[in-house]
Amino acid sequence: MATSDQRSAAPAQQRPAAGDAGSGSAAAARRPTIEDVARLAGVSRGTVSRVLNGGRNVRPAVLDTVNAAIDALGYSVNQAARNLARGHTGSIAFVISDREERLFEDPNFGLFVRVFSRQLRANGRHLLMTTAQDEEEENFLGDYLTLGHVDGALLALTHEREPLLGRLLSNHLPLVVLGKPLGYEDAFSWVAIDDEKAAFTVVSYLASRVGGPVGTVTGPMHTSSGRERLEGYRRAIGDQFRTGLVAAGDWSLRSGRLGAQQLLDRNPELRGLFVASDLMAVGAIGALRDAGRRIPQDVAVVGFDNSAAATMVEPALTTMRNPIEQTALEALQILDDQIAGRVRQPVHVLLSSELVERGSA
Amino acid sequence: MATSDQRSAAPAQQRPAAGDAGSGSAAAARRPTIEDVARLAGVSRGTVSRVLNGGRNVRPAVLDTVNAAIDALGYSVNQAARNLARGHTGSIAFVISDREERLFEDPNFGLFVRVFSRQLRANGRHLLMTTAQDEEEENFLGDYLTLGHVDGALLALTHEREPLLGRLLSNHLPLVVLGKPLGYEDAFSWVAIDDEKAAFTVVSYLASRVGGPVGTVTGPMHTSSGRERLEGYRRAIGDQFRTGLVAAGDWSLRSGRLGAQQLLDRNPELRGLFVASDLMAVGAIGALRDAGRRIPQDVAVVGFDNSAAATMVEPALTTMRNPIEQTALEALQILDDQIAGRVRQPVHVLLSSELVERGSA
DNA sequence: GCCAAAGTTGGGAGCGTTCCCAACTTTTGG
DNA sequence: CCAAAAGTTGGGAACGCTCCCAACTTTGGC
Repeated sequence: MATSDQRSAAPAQQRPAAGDAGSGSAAAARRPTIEDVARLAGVSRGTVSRVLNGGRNVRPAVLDTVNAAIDALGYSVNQAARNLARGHTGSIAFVISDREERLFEDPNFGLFVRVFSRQLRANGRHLLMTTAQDEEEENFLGDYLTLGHVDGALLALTHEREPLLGRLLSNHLPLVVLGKPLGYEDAFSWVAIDDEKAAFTVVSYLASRVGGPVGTVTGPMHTSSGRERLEGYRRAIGDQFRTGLVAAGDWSLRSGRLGAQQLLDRNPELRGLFVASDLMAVGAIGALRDAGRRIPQDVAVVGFDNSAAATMVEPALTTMRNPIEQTALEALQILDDQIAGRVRQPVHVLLSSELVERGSA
Repeated sequence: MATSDQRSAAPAQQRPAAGDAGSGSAAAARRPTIEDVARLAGVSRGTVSRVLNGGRNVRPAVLDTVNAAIDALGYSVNQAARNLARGHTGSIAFVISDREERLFEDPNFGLFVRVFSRQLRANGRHLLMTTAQDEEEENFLGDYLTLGHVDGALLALTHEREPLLGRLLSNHLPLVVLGKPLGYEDAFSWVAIDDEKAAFTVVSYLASRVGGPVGTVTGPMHTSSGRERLEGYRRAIGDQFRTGLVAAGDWSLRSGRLGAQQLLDRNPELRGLFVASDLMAVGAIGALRDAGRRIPQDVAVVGFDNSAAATMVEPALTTMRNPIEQTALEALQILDDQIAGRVRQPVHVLLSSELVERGSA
């Protein structure tokens, strides 16, 4: 290993007060339990528990007393004990099966994480993130999820058809897939964006503002989004459609650049370009620039996803904003319904994206 | 809300076998407990527990019998019960305090998550990710961490000085900071990259290959990395240093572009450029191109971080690769030492980055 | 062979909750 | 004012594991 490291204990420094007399001191402050609270408040364990769980059927005066005791002691519930007693774990897995480490480049994931955390936190549950990037890890993960360490799972599908899905099928873990699980659409609940419709919307918009031919750089065809965005494009331009107007991309910036170059070679008269992701659109704009085109005067460009990249480029991208937050909320709702046993059949939700007009078209 | 949604229960479809007779069937397959295993194996609870925890002091024959019973029953330990009995939670928080949602654009985070998950998984623990993006959430998080829901925490510092740190100071939660906690360097354990040294390395390399002046686009000065990378640059170019060769950036692509433009205006004879992050370097390269410079012939450019962006650009960036994996491992090691009480003083580790030669310099 | 030491095993006592039932108290309606 | 109904409270019994001690078994040295 080429990296050297240097390790140092900090010089003995004064700690700012903090009445901690080291290890040998008396009465090691044991974490208070529900019994301690009960004793202090002069009520029973049961009553404290009721207060902890919503305070129903507790006299207001008693409620106040107990709450005061809780505050005084700095008591907080012991999750492990609660989980054991309740018979569930109180945590939800956010599973990210991602072979390509592409995951963290997608700004949407951040939002998903935030929304999930916030929602779960509201009822004292935890979000437990896990990733699996190879077959071995997927197996481990499959076992893990199957073995009931978790009450349910939210599965983020990044790209390809997921082998994990087949494994999970036979098992009864409450599960909601984010995005359409290609090949398993009927077997699982999922929440996805209506890519076809969104693409139709943005391409129609683009076509209406532009005189000549409108091309597209697609996403990969082995993804549901890639296919549907192409489908929406096709429907929007109708009989103008020619395969020469379609270049294949793979969501990467570079593939956007390449696709645009290709399209330009084949269609020097190109006037509009629908790029199936913002990141690719950034690449495409680079290529158009290199070819001397002005944007949007010579070629109008629209992207998709409203990602951070959209505003990093000049001119800022006109794109589609996906309802990430709503997706997260719906998914959690469905998951909770499943966990509670309120639904047994898979549920499917399709959400619409919105046009964001900026300077590129 | 402008998004419409459509919701549908799946058409009743055949499920592939899976001996699940719905809800009304007999003997709802209760999850097997340690007692079930003990009964089947003809041993006591205690023995099964020993097997579960390493199998020491168990006769080999018995060990096999018990393991067979475990497999036969598909038994897995109930984490909640184990945690309750052991008195700790078995989970580690990965706290991401990020006001700017920039987090998920940093590919390093993905690697951190993966390494942490893998390591913890090896001894049956969980990684519990949480984010806090505003003051309220930080308070909640502070409470959360303080209240002992977690055995320890790994804190990812994204950019600025963290108010959360002050809050955590008075509390005894095992905690390791990833990156240098500006203003709290002595109070917490941390693992960081030696930015100064790395910048010195890459700038020395750059200067050695180039005839004329070498400029830099910096990171923000309120971050430790921003300052130290500038410091390394300064030391490397020695008495060539002039403030006119320094442009301020903020890690964003756009600021890289702006910085390079500014530098070029002030130094038309610029021959080398050290950009303090790859993302900014991508922007800088765009600006250099716009100004008609060839890379690396006219101006040689180096970045920092070896992020995904580095290979997305033409020519691919020469940059510094940070030992993310090693950082994660060290941090976890220190955290475990703290949790086990093996160390009480803060520990600091500084790791070195490596030069990655590609085409841009 | 014998005895002490080492290795192995069983099972009681928690760990800190929730759940639930029985007992008690208050409210309500006539 | 009384009885029934509704509301409130206490505390026993889990939940499923680990820890630990006492009892039992095997090993090893002389």
